[in-house]
Amino acid sequence: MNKKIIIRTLEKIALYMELKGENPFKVSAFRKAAQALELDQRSLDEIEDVTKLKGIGKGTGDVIVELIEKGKSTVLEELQAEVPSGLVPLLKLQGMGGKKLAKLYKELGIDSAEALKQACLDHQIQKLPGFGPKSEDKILKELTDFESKPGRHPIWKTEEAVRFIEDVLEKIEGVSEFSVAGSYRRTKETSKDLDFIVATAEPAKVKEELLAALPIQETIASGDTKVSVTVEFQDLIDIDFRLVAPEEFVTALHHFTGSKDHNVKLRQLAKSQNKKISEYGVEQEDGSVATFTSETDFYAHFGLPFIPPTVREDGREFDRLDDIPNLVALEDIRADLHMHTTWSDGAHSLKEMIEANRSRGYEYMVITDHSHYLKVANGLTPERLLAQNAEIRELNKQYSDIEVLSGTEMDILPDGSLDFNDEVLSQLDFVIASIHSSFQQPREQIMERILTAMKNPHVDMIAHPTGRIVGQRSGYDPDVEQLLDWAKEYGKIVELNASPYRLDLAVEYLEMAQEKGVPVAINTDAHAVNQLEVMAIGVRHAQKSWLKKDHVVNTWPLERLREYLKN
DNA sequence: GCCGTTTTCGGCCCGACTGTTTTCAGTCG
Repeated sequence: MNKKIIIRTLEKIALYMELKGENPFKVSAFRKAAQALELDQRSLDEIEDVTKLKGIGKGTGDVIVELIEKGKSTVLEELQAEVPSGLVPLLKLQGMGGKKLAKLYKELGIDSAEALKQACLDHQIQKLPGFGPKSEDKILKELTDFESKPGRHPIWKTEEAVRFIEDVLEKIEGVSEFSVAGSYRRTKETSKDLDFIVATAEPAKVKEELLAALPIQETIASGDTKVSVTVEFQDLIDIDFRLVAPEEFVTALHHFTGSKDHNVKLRQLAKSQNKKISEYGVEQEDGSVATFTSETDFYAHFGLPFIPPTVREDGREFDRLDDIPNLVALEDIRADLHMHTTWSDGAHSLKEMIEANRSRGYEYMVITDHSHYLKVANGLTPERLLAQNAEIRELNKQYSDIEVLSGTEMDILPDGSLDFNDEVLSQLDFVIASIHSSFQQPREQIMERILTAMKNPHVDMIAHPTGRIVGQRSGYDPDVEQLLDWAKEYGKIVELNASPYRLDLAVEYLEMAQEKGVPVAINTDAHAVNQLEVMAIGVRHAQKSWLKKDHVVNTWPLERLREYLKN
């Protein structure tokens, strides 16, 4: 029995229990059991007694054992006999929970989206106690939105909205401080909605100006301190604003940054210290409420070091506090190893790119334009590459504060060959190999191509190793574990491509790379000078993967990297 | 259902908002 199937079954049981109107704590016990299993790194065979795990007791333990031994769960089967499966997807409707759906099923026999819609149209819902005409309208609207609204927004889409809103808030008088919070602040790949914390002594005025400045499609909720709206950018996106008093800013920011699991853990810790955390402050034993001027102070109040938003996820961060000071940070970055110029498909010249890197304070950089196979990107022929190489060597003489290295982003062709021969490659300082074509090939063929690049002694790094676009395409589906094993064997670097479109490798694979001892480079793949800024996103993505500074090659001094590349 | 250096019962993070009520349940994050 697969561990993932067990985790999903426990979660499924929780869903059905919710629809049965079970005690919410019982429901969450099943979710916690699923999470306990998921967070344990061991395989099922390696766990001797599941009930030894915190969060798994007799009830959930029995379910797990039955699943392992018989491949089924009596508990789930009984629930499924009682609760129609058509209700499960309805839990996703905004404003609909287990209790309401249970009532609708019990009173009106509603067991599917169609039945729910019909009951609304027949005005059956408003007859029930606890429901009214507004409930009916809302459900109908939700049922329609359900199909059209995108579920989660990739980070490259939310970025635009965040910038826009930041500009708006910047201009509103009476706003003393503001920040984006939520999963965006934690640098998740995708976000369900955006959260902003706004500190102000004049909430009514600020709220009014804020709402007037946004392209609002719909107002979901509008209270004194909380405003939820659907805003029209590229897509429709839900945004929550919290208007708080200036002294509450830090605790509110922390609260709405989450994650939920992180907050629960911290609140439990606070409780053990006879303190109570809310978004307004920390209530002390004597009833007074402490507020803070920084999150660092806030954490220190509980005897904790500052925990960066990027690692506030499943609660395990509290067990890894000692690793936090070693996590890679933006100021550790000494170089960018992947960027393009007007020689191929970049927007800026060699000189402009060099100046932009200098002004970021980098100690070295690598120019890596595309190779000739990539005709749409005006890829360089061997002749042009060598000409560029010469120009870079010449330009480099002009700078004493930055070392400009000559490289390439060379295509791994569909037939598995490389776009430049060894003689050309041997003249470069840094060689990137990457796949830009024939993504649909079977995995074996993709892996063959990757292996060719791995075996070539001139290749130093594999760029965007899976070819994914966050929230849009999954890439060419390589066997990443195998890829990392090869990288280890052949001494290659794997890239963390910092472009918010890519963030490739993903978190789970970066964790795997670090475990296997495969070094990582965080690169922007910039095609214009302003794109060098995405290094910050890449570094946060790296933190999320718990990458330590020393594991990231572009935090190394150039001499150390050169030494490494020789091997 | 799970948990326990105040334990085997009584908590389980905490508060806002909505729509229904006429003081609160349900949902959400």
